Amino acid sequence: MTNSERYKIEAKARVLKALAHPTRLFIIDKLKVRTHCVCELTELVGADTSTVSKHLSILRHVGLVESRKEGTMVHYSLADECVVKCVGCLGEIVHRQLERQVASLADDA
Amino acid sequence: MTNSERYKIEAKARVLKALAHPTRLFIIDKLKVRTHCVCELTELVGADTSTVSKHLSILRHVGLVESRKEGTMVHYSLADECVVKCVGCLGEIVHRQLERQVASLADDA
DNA sequence: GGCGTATATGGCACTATAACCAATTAAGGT
DNA sequence: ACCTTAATTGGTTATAGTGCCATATACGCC
Repeated sequence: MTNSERYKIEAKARVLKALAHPTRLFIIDKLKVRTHCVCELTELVGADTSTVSKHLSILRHVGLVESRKEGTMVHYSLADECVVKCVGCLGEIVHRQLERQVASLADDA
Repeated sequence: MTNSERYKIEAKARVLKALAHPTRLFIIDKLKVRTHCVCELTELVGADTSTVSKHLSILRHVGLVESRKEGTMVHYSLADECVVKCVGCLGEIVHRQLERQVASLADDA
């Protein structure tokens, strides 16, 4: 494996790690619709502001979301529409998982 | 958020978590081309057999890969072509990240 | 300047993940 | 039956992720 290949695979893993949390997926889901400020997201998520802020920071550091300060508020938005496609594929995978589970339950019966 | 929505988002996070490791991404990359047995993957990854076996187990548990036993060997293959699309989108995201980094370096200069 | 609201950060306790080694299981060859 | 090879599992230790609290910072308003 070349250094470039290794770098790319590690970069992909970093992005995936950032995505791989229910709260962060939920946030991405909300930002898909429109921009939200931290206080709105905090309300939607139902956790401490500091917790949500840290989740947003994680997403921002891998370049999945962008922030824009306006007064005392910070508005977050998706930085890359690609993530929508990515999560979409994920939805298909989970859907197929469910189908398999249902099928194996049927086998047992 | 309904229970079904919560379940789906958690299922997606589980799949992402399983993917979010350089070695596991590397394995997926190899399985994209063709089926491999554990010993081949161990050789390619360059880690302990037990380590690779555990990575494969993680991928199998979320239904990303399948295993087929043949003699003393176990052959692993991709269970869902969707993951190829998903990793592809990831590649685009990482590509754009790099572009942004290059651009910001140019700004500094 | 002082106050209140919106975010971000540091610290801490807790849990989860990862890698290796050692031990186990499984199958073939002899 | 015994040995070898392939793979999995359990144990241990080190490291990383998570969530809340407390604290700091930034901004607008008075």
